[in-house]
Formats: sequence, C-alpha cells, structure tokens
Amino acid sequence: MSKSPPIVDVLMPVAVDQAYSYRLPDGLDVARGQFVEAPLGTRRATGVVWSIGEGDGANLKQIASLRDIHPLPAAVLEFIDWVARWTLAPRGMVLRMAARAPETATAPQPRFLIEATGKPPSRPTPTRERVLAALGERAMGKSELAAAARCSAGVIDGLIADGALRSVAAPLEPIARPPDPDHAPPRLNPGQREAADALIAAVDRRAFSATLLEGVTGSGKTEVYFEAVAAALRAGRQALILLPEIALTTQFLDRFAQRFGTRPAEWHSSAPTAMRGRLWTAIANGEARVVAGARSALFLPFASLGLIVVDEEHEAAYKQEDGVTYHARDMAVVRGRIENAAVVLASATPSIETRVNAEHGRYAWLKLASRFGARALPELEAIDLKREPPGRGRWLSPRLIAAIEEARAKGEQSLLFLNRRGYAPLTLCRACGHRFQCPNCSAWLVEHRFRRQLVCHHCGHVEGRPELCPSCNEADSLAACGPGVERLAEEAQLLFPDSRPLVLSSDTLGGLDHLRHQLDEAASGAYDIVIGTQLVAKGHNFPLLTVVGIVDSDVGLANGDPRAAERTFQLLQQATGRAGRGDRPGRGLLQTWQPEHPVIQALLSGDAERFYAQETREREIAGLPPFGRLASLIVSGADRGAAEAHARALARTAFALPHGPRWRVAPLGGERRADEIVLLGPAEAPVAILRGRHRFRLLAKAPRSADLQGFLRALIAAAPPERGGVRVAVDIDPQNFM
DNA sequence: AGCACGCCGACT
DNA sequence: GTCGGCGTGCTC
Repeated sequence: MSKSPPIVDVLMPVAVDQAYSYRLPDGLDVARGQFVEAPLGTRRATGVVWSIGEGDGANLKQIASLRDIHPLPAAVLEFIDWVARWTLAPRGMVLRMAARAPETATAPQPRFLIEATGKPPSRPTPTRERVLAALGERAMGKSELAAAARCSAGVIDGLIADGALRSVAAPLEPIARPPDPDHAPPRLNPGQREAADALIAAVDRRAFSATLLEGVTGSGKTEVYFEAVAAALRAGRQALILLPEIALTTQFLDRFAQRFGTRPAEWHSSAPTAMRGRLWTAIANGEARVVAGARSALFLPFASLGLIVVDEEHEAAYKQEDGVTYHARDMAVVRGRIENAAVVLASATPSIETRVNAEHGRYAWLKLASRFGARALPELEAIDLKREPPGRGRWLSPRLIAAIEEARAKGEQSLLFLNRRGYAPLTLCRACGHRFQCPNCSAWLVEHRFRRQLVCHHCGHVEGRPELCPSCNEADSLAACGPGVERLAEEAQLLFPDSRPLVLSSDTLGGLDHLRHQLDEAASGAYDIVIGTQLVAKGHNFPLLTVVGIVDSDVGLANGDPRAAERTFQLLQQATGRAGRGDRPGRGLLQTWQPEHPVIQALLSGDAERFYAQETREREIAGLPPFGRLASLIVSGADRGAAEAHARALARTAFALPHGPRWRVAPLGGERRADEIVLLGPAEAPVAILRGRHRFRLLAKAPRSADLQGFLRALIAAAPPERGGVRVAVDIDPQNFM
C-alpha cells in the first residue's frame, strides 16, 4: 500500500491569512517551520511550512526548493498564529515580521586581511619596503596598512600582484560572546535581594509566570532583573530584554557588560542585514544567549527562551502603530506563556493595566522601596505660571532661571524638559492671520530654525520658511508661536551667554550613534544645560544633574485622551527622577498653568498611590481598559465623502448584525446590558487628515467577557467591500487618541 | 505585499 | 495610433 504524497501548507509573507498548499517533489523532505521557496503568482517567494498533510496534490504547484535558513521553532509558529488572531492582521503579515531578517540576509562578507608571503618583492622600492616593514608578521586590513605605511592602496595591490603579499579571509568574529552569570555578582540590599530571589525562583520553575517589578528611579530594578538573566543563563536558557525604542543606550549595554563581562547581543532594525542574518541564526541555534532589543525582537526564533524582561513596560513606544498594530508588552506575556518562560515587567511608573493585573493577582508584584544608596528623591515644586510668568516671548519663569543659575554656580547640570521638537509648533502671519498648515495632514507645520524649514511631524512634509507671507505677501510678518526645544536653547543662550546648552531630540541630525554619543557626553557633564524631548526622560543617568525644569507640565492634560493623565504622570515622574542621582540632592520645578490639577498634585505630594487609585477608579467607572477593552476602526480614503460613507455603512452593518456566540452589540439608545459591545461613531479621527487621506473612526468598547475580535471579524465580513480607495484599519487596544 | 490586468488621458 | 496612470483582484 503506497502512501499518498505529502501536501505541504506554506504560509507566505504576504497580506493573506491562509497558508497555501503545495506538492512536495520527490526527494525533498520538510518539517514544520522549514523555509521553502515556492511559486506565488508570477513570481517565487520564500514561505514557511505551517503544516504537512496527505492527499491528492495533482492540481497543486510544487515547492521549488528548501532554503538554507534555520527553521522557525514551533513556539514562533504558535506565536504568529496567536498575534494574527489577536490583532486581526493577516497571518502572512505577522510572518513577515518574523521572517524578514533571515530571508533578506546576505551572506556575511568576510574581512580580508593582508599578510606577507615571505617572498621578497621582485622590484623593491622605498615605498614597498615601508609597507613590508609596517606589516611585519601581522595581518591587517588593506586601508589600515596603507595608512600605516603612508602610501596608497595601489602599492599594496602591486605587491599582491607581485606575490610578496597575499590577501586572506579573516575568520568571522563570533556574533555574540556568552555572558558570564558569575562575572561580577552585585551587592544587593535586602529589598533587592528578596526581589531578585523571587525572580530567580520564577525562572527556575521553567513555567510561565508574569511579574511586575516596580521601583522608583534609582531603586536598582536593573540589577535585580539582571539576576533573573543570570538564572536563565545558569539554567542553559536564553533571555530577551525588551527596551523602548531608543533606549539601547551605551549606558545600558555597558552596565550589562559590567555585570556579565560582555555586552548582550543587540537586535536593531538599523543593523546591517548581514549582521542581522548572522545574529538571527545565532539566536535560533542558541549561540546568542541574551538579546536586548526593541519590540521587533519579540519575533526572534529563540531556541530555549527562559526569560523575557520588558523594561519601562509603561512606555508608549511598545505599541506598534502601523502595519500590524500590536502591543509588545502584552505580546511579551503571550510569548512567555507559549515558551513556558518567566516574564518580568519593570517600571518606576507602571501602566494602569499592569498595576491592575498585579492588584488582582494575575501578575506577581515585587516592589523595590528605597532609592539605591539611600539618595533622596528630588524636591518638587510647582511654578504657577499665572503668578510667576516668564517675560514676553520667553518660556522660562524667573524661579526656574534662578535655579539653573544656582546649579551652574556649583558646577552642576540642569535639564529642561519639553516634549516638543523643533523651534516653534506654529507659525502665523501677524498681518493676515495665515497659519502654516500641512497640505497632507490636519496639523500645523513645526518650524525647525536650524534647518530653516517648516516640517510636518505626522507625514514628514517639508517646505522652506518663506520671507513673505504666502497669503498676503506682507514682509516680516511671520511670527513663531509657542516654544520647541530649539527655541529654549536660544533662550538659554541669551540668559546664560557663557553656557553650553545641548539640544537632544529624536530628530537630531547624525542618527542614532550620534545621539548615543551626545547622551554619553551630556552624562559626563560636557554640557551644563541639557534641553530635551521625552527621550531624555528614558533611563539615562546624569550624575551631575541637580535641577530638572518641566517647561510645560500641562501638555496632554487638557484634551480628550483617556490616557493623557497617566502618560503625563509617568513622563513627569521619570523626568524629575533624573535629578540628583549622584550624591547631590535634586530639585524638580514644574511650570504649570493649573497647579491644582490632580496629576500635578499627585506628583508634588509624592503620593503615587493616590494618583493611581483615583485614575484606576475613573477607568473602572468608564469601563475603559483594563476593566473593558477597546478597539478602533480607522476608515481612511483620499475622498472624504467615500471614507465617511463607508464608515457609516460599517456602523449600520454592526447594528444589524445578529449576535455571535460570545458577543452582542448594544442597540442605539434604550437599555444597555453589561455584556454588550458599545459601538461609537463614526466621528472624524483625532488626526482628521493624515498623509492626504481623510480619516473617520469607529470605537468599539467591550466588556472583558465579550469576544471583541469575534465581533470585529463578523463586522468586517458582513460589511460592504472596501472600494474607491477606502481602507479600514483595525487597532486593538488603541493607545493614541490624538 | 507584489504583480498583472484593465480601462481612461496626453504624446513620440 | 500607443505609453502609462493607478484602481481592482489574485496569489496554492
């Protein structure tokens, strides 16, 4: 009895949810997770074997070949399925995130080194002698050698052609050195020891667990979770440390190196593709033991993952907003469950979601009380801008200026924090009132004076700043309204002519390396006034810093964003936490128009519990996360009418939908049951026009018991097809309401 | 996401 | 008469 030929289901990295079936040619053998090349339409594509079955595959196309890529572990396949079901993204697009690095990786190019053959050159010249002398018995790079011998590369090429030198491929450097858990064990205080032991026990259990590790800035969270990393290493398992976007600072990497003797492998989307390919493989075969990376590292093919740390778990940067929208913190917990790994969520200011999970016992909760080295928290004071206003066209109040002056006199640093890039967030004409607006988005253009440009921070649209008003042709009538970090630097320079202000923001020219370098320089005290956007609030230590000025504490308090208060609280807490981390006490000054606001009051009182309790209660009453669940449907289109019409059609469809097994839609008006999904809208999305597309938003608010995804799937299936350039994007757990 | 097919405007 | 714009639909 002959067996039926195998039929292989292959998931392709395209915007399709289903895997495609192919016939397996004789002589090929595949397993789940194997990367294969197969015909797809008119082209060939690399996909991943999702399942293997049997049957008559006569009318199917054939797998073309196997690819020499380490297979995806079963846990990653399961994770991809899970993320796709949760986010409603096509599985193929989720696979794409996991498979792009190895698929596009180029073979690593070995470095070629020059060495002497021992054969003397047939025609010795002074320059040639110099090259041979500089080289000696060693092997070195060509350009390095040319520089050492003060000659051009041509001379070396000549010697190679002559047979006196030869070029040899240097063995590849190991991609990741193994960290040593016993390299430099830390001295922990009793509180840290207790927390570390709890985390070590969680890792050693080799079962899923989730733990909130909460501790104020400087309480030594990192040292504590490093012990969990050490436990994973000792158990022969791997560890993943997720960090918010830009926070892969040299400071963090060096701290890791001090503890473990070597830096962790860094997973970075901007790393060269060959390097990424090698690291991907090293992670898959278990050679790379500890990986630090941004949210995309969550999709790496760990061979044996024992620990996931999500550092600064409250950070908004963990939410991916375009393409597959997912929250890396929540997906980290899912991955941990699949891998039977311990998950540690670390933060000084945890998200409400995580705190409630800890309060309800879904997560374990470790609190680090004292600030490391018994340093005091900074002394906080509010500056009421109604009573102590800055000068006309200025943004720093007299009390803040005096504090900076005082710090400078003592050779200490000040940090001015303002979450606005550029020079001014709005430019208008004093003569006719014309305001510069982005042609593609409903947003003001932000002036960047150093670059002499007006920039849209939503779509990247750039235009030159004109001399005349484009609307009324008046000269010298354009006025910059409001401050950005560049403008603060200008003011600081005016106030303190002999100072060295440094502006740090994510659009600083020169890229990530330059930014890291500037952060390091700032930390070493090379600048006496540091002016920055939120990236300076993220986990960088400034030992000489004693004064932190929050230029506008009110940003984000006044709008309709349900998370605004929480985010502002976290940001201000973190920014003021930068002060006084050395052996000097710090001082935090909060400029505000509403000193009586609960967020400001909670900050000043140092009573975070009070803030959390109040905010949690408000969420519970409103049925907002984590007490209920949210999803938004963004309907966008170049044609405003078409987009709005489709959004309305979606709403009508939803209300006409018969209820599903685990969900029902609340009818418009009338009685509302506690287990019903409430659909709001459509309304213009907070950013009504983005990249030239009009946007409308529907918001679905569901009780925890309801199957929100099931409802959304049914809705999209029943809705009229998307045509006329109209698109619907689903965002589960939206974070951004602006 | 690619890529082809299709149906409408301005050009060698 | 064709080149090419991008809207629509399909990929085992």
